[in-house]
Amino acid sequence: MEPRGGWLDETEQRAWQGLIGFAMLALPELERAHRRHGLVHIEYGLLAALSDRSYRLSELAAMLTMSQSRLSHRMNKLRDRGLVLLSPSPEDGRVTVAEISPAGRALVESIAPGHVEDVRRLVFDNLTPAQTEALADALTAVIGGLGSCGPIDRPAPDCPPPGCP
Amino acid sequence: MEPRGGWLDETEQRAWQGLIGFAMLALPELERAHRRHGLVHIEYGLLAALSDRSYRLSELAAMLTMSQSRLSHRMNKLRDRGLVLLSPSPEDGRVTVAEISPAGRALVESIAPGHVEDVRRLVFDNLTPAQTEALADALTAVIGGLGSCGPIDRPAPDCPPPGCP
DNA sequence: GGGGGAAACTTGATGCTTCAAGCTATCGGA
DNA sequence: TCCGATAGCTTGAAGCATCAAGTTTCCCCC
Repeated sequence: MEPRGGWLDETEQRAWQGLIGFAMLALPELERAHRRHGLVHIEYGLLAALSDRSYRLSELAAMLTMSQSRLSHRMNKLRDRGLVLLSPSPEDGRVTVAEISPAGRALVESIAPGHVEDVRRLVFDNLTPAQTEALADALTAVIGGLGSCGPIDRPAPDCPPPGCP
Repeated sequence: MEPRGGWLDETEQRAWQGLIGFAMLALPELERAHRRHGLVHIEYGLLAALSDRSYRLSELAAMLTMSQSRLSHRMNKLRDRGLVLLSPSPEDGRVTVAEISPAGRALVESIAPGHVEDVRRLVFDNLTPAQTEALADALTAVIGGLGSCGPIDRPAPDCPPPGCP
Protein backbone atom coordinates (compact mmCIF):
# COMPACT_ATOMS: atom_id res chain seq x y z
CA MET A 1 0.00 0.00 0.00
CA GLU A 2 1.17 3.49 -0.75
CA PRO A 3 2.73 4.98 2.37
CA ARG A 4 0.79 8.27 2.00
CA GLY A 5 1.38 11.44 0.18
CA GLY A 6 1.18 10.01 -3.32
CA TRP A 7 -1.72 10.42 -5.67
CA LEU A 8 -5.16 9.18 -4.69
CA ASP A 9 -5.73 5.48 -5.03
CA GLU A 10 -8.44 4.20 -7.29
CA THR A 11 -11.21 4.11 -4.71
CA GLU A 12 -10.35 7.56 -3.46
CA GLN A 13 -10.44 8.86 -6.99
CA ARG A 14 -13.85 7.40 -7.49
CA ALA A 15 -15.10 8.96 -4.28
CA TRP A 16 -13.56 12.29 -5.19
CA GLN A 17 -15.08 12.19 -8.65
CA GLY A 18 -18.40 11.47 -7.02
CA LEU A 19 -18.16 14.43 -4.70
CA ILE A 20 -17.15 16.79 -7.46
CA GLY A 21 -19.78 15.33 -9.75
CA PHE A 22 -22.43 15.93 -7.14
CA ALA A 23 -21.35 19.54 -6.83
CA MET A 24 -21.30 20.01 -10.58
CA LEU A 25 -24.51 18.19 -11.48
CA ALA A 26 -26.95 17.97 -8.60
CA LEU A 27 -26.34 21.30 -6.93
CA PRO A 28 -26.78 23.41 -10.08
CA GLU A 29 -29.96 21.50 -10.79
CA LEU A 30 -31.31 22.44 -7.37
CA GLU A 31 -30.13 25.99 -7.84
CA ARG A 32 -32.16 26.26 -11.03
CA ALA A 33 -35.19 24.81 -9.32
CA HIS A 34 -35.05 27.46 -6.64
CA ARG A 35 -34.49 30.24 -9.09
CA ARG A 36 -37.72 29.44 -10.80
CA HIS A 37 -39.30 30.65 -7.57
CA GLY A 38 -37.11 33.73 -7.45
CA LEU A 39 -34.75 32.45 -4.78
CA VAL A 40 -31.18 31.24 -4.73
CA HIS A 41 -30.47 28.05 -2.85
CA ILE A 42 -29.00 29.72 0.19
CA GLU A 43 -32.02 31.97 0.48
CA TYR A 44 -34.20 28.91 0.68
CA GLY A 45 -31.99 27.66 3.49
CA LEU A 46 -32.35 30.95 5.29
CA LEU A 47 -36.10 31.04 5.01
CA ALA A 48 -36.34 27.39 6.03
CA ALA A 49 -34.28 28.08 9.13
CA LEU A 50 -36.28 31.17 9.99
CA SER A 51 -39.58 29.37 9.52
CA ASP A 52 -38.74 27.56 12.74
CA ARG A 53 -37.85 30.56 14.89
CA SER A 54 -36.07 33.91 14.83
CA TYR A 55 -32.30 34.09 14.85
CA ARG A 56 -29.59 36.63 15.30
CA LEU A 57 -27.74 37.17 12.05
CA SER A 58 -24.50 35.75 13.38
CA GLU A 59 -26.35 32.62 14.41
CA LEU A 60 -27.72 32.22 10.93
CA ALA A 61 -24.30 32.72 9.40
CA ALA A 62 -22.82 30.04 11.63
CA MET A 63 -25.68 27.60 11.04
CA LEU A 64 -25.50 27.85 7.28
CA THR A 65 -21.71 28.31 7.24
CA MET A 66 -21.82 31.46 5.23
CA SER A 67 -19.82 34.61 5.70
CA GLN A 68 -21.47 37.54 7.41
CA SER A 69 -20.93 39.58 4.32
CA ARG A 70 -22.76 37.12 2.16
CA LEU A 71 -25.52 36.88 4.72
CA SER A 72 -25.85 40.63 4.88
CA HIS A 73 -26.20 40.97 1.12
CA ARG A 74 -28.74 38.17 0.98
CA MET A 75 -30.79 39.41 3.90
CA ASN A 76 -31.04 42.82 2.36
CA LYS A 77 -32.53 41.25 -0.74
CA LEU A 78 -34.96 39.18 1.30
CA ARG A 79 -35.99 42.22 3.31
CA ASP A 80 -36.46 44.29 0.17
CA ARG A 81 -38.79 41.61 -1.15
CA GLY A 82 -40.70 41.57 2.10
CA LEU A 83 -39.79 37.99 2.97
CA VAL A 84 -37.99 38.68 6.25
CA LEU A 85 -37.99 41.36 8.92
CA LEU A 86 -34.80 42.70 10.45
CA SER A 87 -34.89 44.48 13.78
CA PRO A 88 -32.11 45.64 16.08
CA SER A 89 -31.88 43.75 19.35
CA PRO A 90 -32.92 45.81 22.36
CA GLU A 91 -30.41 43.99 24.55
CA ASP A 92 -27.32 44.48 22.42
CA GLY A 93 -27.10 47.37 20.05
CA ARG A 94 -24.77 45.46 17.74
CA VAL A 95 -26.94 42.51 16.91
CA THR A 96 -29.92 42.44 14.60
CA VAL A 97 -32.57 39.77 14.78
CA ALA A 98 -34.09 38.24 11.68
CA GLU A 99 -37.64 37.04 11.56
CA ILE A 100 -39.62 35.52 8.73
CA SER A 101 -42.60 37.46 7.40
CA PRO A 102 -45.97 35.95 6.57
CA ALA A 103 -45.12 36.25 2.91
CA GLY A 104 -41.81 34.54 3.50
CA ARG A 105 -43.45 31.73 5.38
CA ALA A 106 -46.02 31.27 2.67
CA LEU A 107 -43.31 31.16 0.04
CA VAL A 108 -41.11 28.64 1.79
CA GLU A 109 -44.04 26.44 2.60
CA SER A 110 -45.13 26.46 -0.99
CA ILE A 111 -41.66 25.55 -2.19
CA ALA A 112 -40.67 22.94 0.39
CA PRO A 113 -42.55 19.93 -0.99
CA GLY A 114 -41.11 20.35 -4.45
CA HIS A 115 -37.67 20.82 -2.96
CA VAL A 116 -37.87 17.57 -1.03
CA GLU A 117 -39.04 15.84 -4.15
CA ASP A 118 -36.07 17.21 -6.07
CA VAL A 119 -33.64 16.02 -3.43
CA ARG A 120 -35.17 12.59 -3.55
CA ARG A 121 -35.11 12.44 -7.29
CA LEU A 122 -31.54 13.66 -7.56
CA VAL A 123 -30.00 11.68 -4.74
CA PHE A 124 -31.92 9.19 -2.69
CA ASP A 125 -33.89 7.54 -5.46
CA ASN A 126 -30.57 6.21 -6.69
CA LEU A 127 -29.53 4.72 -3.36
CA THR A 128 -30.48 1.69 -1.34
CA PRO A 129 -31.17 2.28 2.35
CA ALA A 130 -27.81 0.71 3.17
CA GLN A 131 -26.03 3.01 0.75
CA THR A 132 -27.81 6.00 2.17
CA GLU A 133 -26.69 5.11 5.64
CA ALA A 134 -23.11 4.51 4.52
CA LEU A 135 -23.15 7.84 2.73
CA ALA A 136 -24.43 9.58 5.82
CA ASP A 137 -21.80 7.95 8.00
CA ALA A 138 -18.92 8.77 5.72
CA LEU A 139 -19.96 12.38 5.23
CA THR A 140 -20.58 12.85 8.92
CA ALA A 141 -17.00 11.77 9.51
CA VAL A 142 -15.74 14.16 6.85
CA ILE A 143 -17.69 17.09 8.19
CA GLY A 144 -16.58 16.26 11.70
CA GLY A 145 -12.95 16.42 10.66
CA LEU A 146 -13.59 19.66 8.80
CA GLY A 147 -15.42 21.17 11.72
CA SER A 148 -12.69 23.47 12.87
CA CYS A 149 -11.76 24.57 9.35
CA GLY A 150 -14.45 27.16 9.09
CA PRO A 151 -14.59 28.62 5.58
CA ILE A 152 -16.63 31.24 7.32
CA ASP A 153 -15.33 34.68 8.02
CA ARG A 154 -12.88 33.77 10.74
CA PRO A 155 -11.29 30.42 10.01
CA ALA A 156 -10.31 28.61 13.18
CA PRO A 157 -6.59 28.82 13.96
CA ASP A 158 -6.29 25.08 14.61
CA CYS A 159 -7.14 24.31 11.02
CA PRO A 160 -3.96 22.89 9.50
CA PRO A 161 -2.76 25.37 6.92
CA PRO A 162 -3.41 24.38 3.33
CA GLY A 163 -0.84 22.24 1.66
CA CYS A 164 1.32 24.87 0.09
CA PRO A 165 4.79 24.63 1.59
CA MET B 1 -42.44 2.85 6.11
CA GLU B 2 -43.36 6.20 4.66
CA PRO B 3 -45.09 5.66 1.34
CA ARG B 4 -42.86 8.25 -0.35
CA GLY B 5 -43.19 11.91 -0.84
CA GLY B 6 -42.94 12.88 2.81
CA TRP B 7 -39.98 14.63 4.36
CA LEU B 8 -36.58 12.98 4.45
CA ASP B 9 -36.08 10.37 7.14
CA GLU B 10 -33.37 10.82 9.70
CA THR B 11 -30.64 9.00 7.82
CA GLU B 12 -31.43 10.82 4.62
CA GLN B 13 -31.30 14.13 6.45
CA ARG B 14 -27.89 13.26 7.80
CA ALA B 15 -26.65 12.31 4.34
CA TRP B 16 -28.09 15.48 2.86
CA GLN B 17 -26.56 17.62 5.54
CA GLY B 18 -23.27 15.93 4.81
CA LEU B 19 -23.47 16.67 1.12
CA ILE B 20 -24.39 20.28 1.66
CA GLY B 21 -21.77 20.61 4.37
CA PHE B 22 -19.14 19.29 2.01
CA ALA B 23 -20.14 21.83 -0.59
CA MET B 24 -20.16 24.66 1.95
CA LEU B 25 -16.98 23.79 3.83
CA ALA B 26 -14.57 21.68 1.84
CA LEU B 27 -15.11 23.13 -1.62
CA PRO B 28 -14.62 26.76 -0.60
CA GLU B 29 -11.48 25.73 1.22
CA LEU B 30 -10.13 24.17 -1.96
CA GLU B 31 -11.22 27.18 -3.94
CA ARG B 32 -9.19 29.44 -1.68
CA ALA B 33 -6.18 27.16 -1.98
CA HIS B 34 -6.30 27.41 -5.76
CA ARG B 35 -6.79 31.15 -5.73
CA ARG B 36 -3.56 31.60 -3.88
CA HIS B 37 -1.98 30.37 -7.09
CA GLY B 38 -4.09 32.65 -9.21
CA LEU B 39 -6.48 29.97 -10.43
CA VAL B 40 -10.08 29.09 -9.73
CA HIS B 41 -10.88 25.46 -9.06
CA ILE B 42 -12.31 24.75 -12.47
CA GLU B 43 -9.23 26.22 -14.11
CA TYR B 44 -7.11 23.74 -12.23
CA GLY B 45 -9.35 20.99 -13.56
CA LEU B 46 -8.91 22.28 -17.08
CA LEU B 47 -5.16 22.49 -16.85
CA ALA B 48 -4.99 19.07 -15.23
CA ALA B 49 -7.03 17.57 -18.05
CA LEU B 50 -4.97 19.31 -20.69
CA SER B 51 -1.71 18.21 -19.10
CA ASP B 52 -2.57 14.74 -20.36
CA ARG B 53 -3.38 15.61 -23.96
CA SER B 54 -5.11 18.20 -26.14
CA TYR B 55 -8.86 18.38 -26.34
CA ARG B 56 -11.51 20.03 -28.38
CA LEU B 57 -13.38 22.61 -26.33
CA SER B 58 -16.64 20.71 -26.44
CA GLU B 59 -14.84 17.63 -25.14
CA LEU B 60 -13.51 19.61 -22.23
CA ALA B 61 -16.91 21.03 -21.45
CA ALA B 62 -18.45 17.56 -21.40
CA MET B 63 -15.64 16.08 -19.32
CA LEU B 64 -15.82 18.73 -16.64
CA THR B 65 -19.61 19.16 -16.96
CA MET B 66 -19.44 22.86 -17.55
CA SER B 67 -21.37 24.96 -20.03
CA GLN B 68 -19.64 26.01 -23.19
CA SER B 69 -20.15 29.60 -22.21
CA ARG B 70 -18.39 29.13 -18.93
CA LEU B 71 -15.62 27.23 -20.65
CA SER B 72 -15.21 29.95 -23.24
CA HIS B 73 -14.87 32.66 -20.63
CA ARG B 74 -12.39 30.61 -18.64
CA MET B 75 -10.29 29.59 -21.62
CA ASN B 76 -9.97 33.18 -22.69
CA LYS B 77 -8.52 34.02 -19.30
CA LEU B 78 -6.14 31.08 -19.42
CA ARG B 79 -5.03 32.05 -22.90
CA ASP B 80 -4.52 35.66 -21.88
CA ARG B 81 -2.25 34.45 -19.10
CA GLY B 82 -0.33 32.25 -21.50
CA LEU B 83 -1.32 29.00 -19.82
CA VAL B 84 -3.10 27.39 -22.77
CA LEU B 85 -3.02 27.66 -26.55
CA LEU B 86 -6.17 27.72 -28.62
CA SER B 87 -6.03 26.88 -32.29
CA PRO B 88 -8.78 26.27 -34.85
CA SER B 89 -9.04 22.72 -36.05
CA PRO B 90 -7.93 22.28 -39.67
CA GLU B 91 -10.49 19.50 -40.16
CA ASP B 92 -13.55 21.32 -38.89
CA GLY B 93 -13.76 25.07 -39.00
CA ARG B 94 -16.12 25.17 -36.05
CA VAL B 95 -14.01 23.45 -33.47
CA THR B 96 -11.04 24.88 -31.66
CA VAL B 97 -8.45 22.69 -30.00
CA ALA B 98 -6.98 23.56 -26.63
CA GLU B 99 -3.44 22.68 -25.71
CA ILE B 100 -1.52 23.37 -22.54
CA SER B 101 1.49 25.66 -22.78
CA PRO B 102 4.83 25.02 -21.11
CA ALA B 103 3.98 27.66 -18.55
CA GLY B 104 0.63 26.02 -17.93
CA ARG B 105 2.23 22.65 -17.50
CA ALA B 106 4.77 24.03 -15.10
CA LEU B 107 2.05 25.70 -13.08
CA VAL B 108 -0.21 22.70 -12.80
CA GLU B 109 2.68 20.44 -11.91
CA SER B 110 3.76 22.79 -9.19
CA ILE B 111 0.27 22.95 -7.75
CA ALA B 112 -0.78 19.31 -8.03
CA PRO B 113 1.04 17.87 -5.00
CA GLY B 114 -0.40 20.48 -2.66
CA HIS B 115 -3.83 19.93 -4.14
CA VAL B 116 -3.70 16.20 -3.50
CA GLU B 117 -2.57 16.90 0.02
CA ASP B 118 -5.50 19.26 0.54
CA VAL B 119 -7.97 16.69 -0.73
CA ARG B 120 -6.53 14.11 1.62
CA ARG B 121 -6.57 16.44 4.56
CA LEU B 122 -10.10 17.64 3.92
CA VAL B 123 -11.70 14.33 3.05
CA PHE B 124 -9.84 11.07 3.14
CA ASP B 125 -7.89 11.57 6.34
CA ASN B 126 -11.24 11.45 8.11
CA LEU B 127 -12.35 8.18 6.54
CA THR B 128 -11.47 4.53 6.99
CA PRO B 129 -10.81 2.57 3.79
CA ALA B 130 -14.19 0.92 4.18
CA GLN B 131 -15.91 4.27 4.51
CA THR B 132 -14.07 5.58 1.49
CA GLU B 133 -15.24 2.66 -0.56
CA ALA B 134 -18.82 3.03 0.65
CA LEU B 135 -18.70 6.71 -0.17
CA ALA B 136 -17.40 5.98 -3.64
CA ASP B 137 -20.08 3.37 -4.25
CA ALA B 138 -22.92 5.56 -3.08
CA LEU B 139 -21.80 8.58 -5.05
CA THR B 140 -21.20 6.52 -8.14
CA ALA B 141 -24.81 5.41 -7.92
CA VAL B 142 -26.00 8.97 -7.47
CA ILE B 143 -23.99 10.28 -10.38
CA GLY B 144 -25.15 7.39 -12.49
CA GLY B 145 -28.76 8.29 -11.84
CA LEU B 146 -28.03 11.93 -12.56
CA GLY B 147 -26.20 11.08 -15.74
CA SER B 148 -28.87 12.17 -18.14
CA CYS B 149 -29.76 15.31 -16.19
CA GLY B 150 -26.99 17.35 -17.64
CA PRO B 151 -26.77 20.76 -15.98
CA ILE B 152 -24.65 21.48 -18.98
CA ASP B 153 -25.84 23.60 -21.83
CA ARG B 154 -28.34 21.19 -23.28
CA PRO B 155 -30.09 19.25 -20.53
CA ALA B 156 -31.14 15.83 -21.71
CA PRO B 157 -34.85 15.58 -22.48
CA ASP B 158 -35.25 12.34 -20.52
CA CYS B 159 -34.36 14.09 -17.29
CA PRO B 160 -37.56 14.09 -15.24
CA PRO B 161 -38.67 17.69 -14.93
CA PRO B 162 -38.05 19.28 -11.54
CA GLY B 163 -40.77 18.93 -8.98
CA CYS B 164 -42.68 22.07 -9.72
CA PRO B 165 -46.06 21.14 -11.12
C1' DG C 1 -26.53 23.02 -55.38
C1' DG C 2 -28.91 25.65 -52.27
C1' DG C 3 -31.16 26.37 -48.16
C1' DG C 4 -32.86 24.87 -43.56
C1' DG C 5 -31.07 23.23 -39.45
C1' DA C 6 -27.87 21.86 -36.16
C1' DA C 7 -23.20 21.99 -34.01
C1' DA C 8 -19.37 24.69 -31.98
C1' DC C 9 -18.21 28.49 -29.97
C1' DT C 10 -18.50 33.67 -28.53
C1' DT C 11 -20.36 37.73 -26.53
C1' DG C 12 -22.60 40.79 -23.25
C1' DA C 13 -25.58 41.64 -19.43
C1' DT C 14 -27.17 40.41 -14.91
C1' DG C 15 -26.64 38.74 -10.37
C1' DC C 16 -24.17 36.28 -6.74
C1' DT C 17 -19.94 35.55 -4.01
C1' DT C 18 -15.82 37.11 -2.20
C1' DC C 19 -12.56 40.10 -0.23
C1' DA C 20 -10.97 44.00 2.12
C1' DA C 21 -12.37 48.02 4.57
C1' DG C 22 -15.25 50.38 7.27
C1' DC C 23 -18.56 51.59 11.02
C1' DT C 24 -20.97 51.29 15.62
C1' DA C 25 -21.68 49.19 19.91
C1' DT C 26 -19.88 46.72 23.77
C1' DC C 27 -16.54 45.15 27.03
C1' DG C 28 -12.36 45.19 29.75
C1' DG C 29 -8.80 47.27 32.20
C1' DA C 30 -5.91 51.34 33.81
C1' DT D 1 -13.79 57.79 33.11
C1' DC D 2 -11.51 56.88 29.14
C1' DC D 3 -9.33 54.18 25.73
C1' DG D 4 -8.04 50.18 23.17
C1' DA D 5 -9.78 45.84 21.62
C1' DT D 6 -13.21 43.02 19.94
C1' DA D 7 -17.86 41.58 18.28
C1' DG D 8 -21.51 42.31 14.98
C1' DC D 9 -22.76 43.90 10.90
C1' DT D 10 -22.49 46.83 6.41
C1' DT D 11 -20.57 48.56 2.21
C1' DG D 12 -18.33 48.69 -2.31
C1' DA D 13 -15.40 46.85 -5.77
C1' DA D 14 -13.79 42.83 -8.43
C1' DG D 15 -14.43 38.51 -10.44
C1' DC D 16 -16.99 34.36 -11.71
C1' DA D 17 -21.29 31.85 -13.24
C1' DT D 18 -25.39 32.01 -15.75
C1' DC D 19 -28.55 33.05 -19.31
C1' DA D 20 -30.00 34.53 -23.65
C1' DA D 21 -28.78 35.92 -27.87
C1' DG D 22 -25.56 35.96 -31.77
C1' DT D 23 -22.00 34.20 -35.37
C1' DT D 24 -19.80 30.99 -38.13
C1' DT D 25 -19.22 26.55 -40.03
C1' DC D 26 -20.81 22.21 -41.43
C1' DC D 27 -24.24 18.67 -42.72
C1' DC D 28 -27.79 16.87 -45.48
C1' DC D 29 -31.82 16.45 -47.86
C1' DC D 30 -34.75 18.24 -51.36
